[in-house]
Amino acid sequence: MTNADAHAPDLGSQAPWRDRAVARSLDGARSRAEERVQRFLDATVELIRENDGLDFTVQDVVARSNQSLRSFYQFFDGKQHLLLAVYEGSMQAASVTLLETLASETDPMQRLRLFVTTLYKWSVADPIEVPPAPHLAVRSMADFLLGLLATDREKARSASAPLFDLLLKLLEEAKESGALTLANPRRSAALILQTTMFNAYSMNVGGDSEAHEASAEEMWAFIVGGIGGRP
Amino acid sequence: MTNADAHAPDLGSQAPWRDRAVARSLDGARSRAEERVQRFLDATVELIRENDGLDFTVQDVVARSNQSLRSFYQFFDGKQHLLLAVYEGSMQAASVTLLETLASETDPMQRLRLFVTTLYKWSVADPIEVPPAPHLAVRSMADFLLGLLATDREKARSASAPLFDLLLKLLEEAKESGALTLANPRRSAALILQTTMFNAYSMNVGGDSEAHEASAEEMWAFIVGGIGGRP
DNA sequence: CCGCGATCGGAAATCACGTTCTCATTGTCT
DNA sequence: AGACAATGAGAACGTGATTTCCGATCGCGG
Repeated sequence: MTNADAHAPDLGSQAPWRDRAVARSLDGARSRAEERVQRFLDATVELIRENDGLDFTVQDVVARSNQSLRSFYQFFDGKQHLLLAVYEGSMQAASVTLLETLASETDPMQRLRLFVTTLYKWSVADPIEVPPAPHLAVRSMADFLLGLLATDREKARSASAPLFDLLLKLLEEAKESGALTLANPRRSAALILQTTMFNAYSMNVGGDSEAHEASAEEMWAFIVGGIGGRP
Repeated sequence: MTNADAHAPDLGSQAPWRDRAVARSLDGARSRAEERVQRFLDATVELIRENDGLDFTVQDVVARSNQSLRSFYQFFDGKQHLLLAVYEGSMQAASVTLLETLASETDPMQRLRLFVTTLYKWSVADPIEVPPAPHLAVRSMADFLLGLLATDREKARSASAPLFDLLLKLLEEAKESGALTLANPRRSAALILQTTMFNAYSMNVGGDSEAHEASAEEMWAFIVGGIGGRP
């Protein structure tokens, strides 16, 4: 496998990663297998947090989870699959937490705003600063996501689906409430999601670093304007 | 160097890549050295176009330019430096070409619009479709840029400076003409640049692929709104 | 034209990973 | 207990980046 291919592996079927990985085990041993898969995932999340990035080897994951390389490749088709699994898990967890956070708001536009600013903060912050969740991998996985986007949009999409669907729901609520006029909610959702996550990743391709750390509010202001809301 | 480090190398001094690379040669041999460095760069651009990505090895570059590995490492600190050099060159070339393109417009807002839509197209298009320039690497280098952003914002910034400065100038023209009210032009420029380039890279973290290929005009509409212009 | 030191091409040697494979051990189920 | 699946340990492999080695060249003062 070439270095480039590392970003473009065959990630297998569309089925949720957990099923995919566990299905390899016989039925009776299923729970045991699930636990082992989970250990790999937990170890990976720990490593991502510690290094604040994907700078760890498969060996590290194996060692950290007290299992063997052999087992690793029995449950995952490779490092890319592991990362995809972690990413999917992060998106899933993020959407759940986000949904809870949103419960405190009733105004459609405010809910939308809360979604954007919260996601933005999660995407910018150091994992350590936002303890309450496994979705913290969001930021650290930006380049993994970009690679996935480049080689397999379909998977990138389905993995991000939880967040996308939530955002879409918020946009449609806002639209129905009359606060927003959207020609194509889905397209807007995609635009918002990517803009928020990638800009958060590093709001500074130009300019001096401190002065250009756009705050979550600024990001929101940019987005409301972009989708035709009132600034 | 680990695989991870490949994304986080020490890219050396801030001086322009050409000087950096050539400085290693003795003074009298300078022109000869410049020519050889250029051959490496040209070969790299060719390879990027052919593969539409960074899927080539240092060996490929060496072979293509009819030089030796030894020479390569004499002129560049590594593959990352080579890519940085190519990226810088692309941004430089892109800003020059863009400036020429802009000459056909006089209205500040239209010039801004032309900047965004053109950059967007360059960022989305297949290199082959847009023959007239070396800046075509823009899109193919998205993940390199992201990696650079992660490990060395300063370099990512200086490398993108040509485009950033041009955009900043356009924003300030628009502001002075009264077509726009910007609290912080620099921040807006950074936001626009990143939004345009990354969203172009793949406008579809959610939704079906065909329906979600946002056009350059849609991107522009989103951005004008975002910075408070009239949609 | 000669000879020396800076350079250079060619290719083997290193290294760090991801991925695969072998073999002996441990468990599980009956 | 016996048969077999699931493992752990770690060697083995393949690909690429980066280094190192060695003999061939090149440029130039004498």
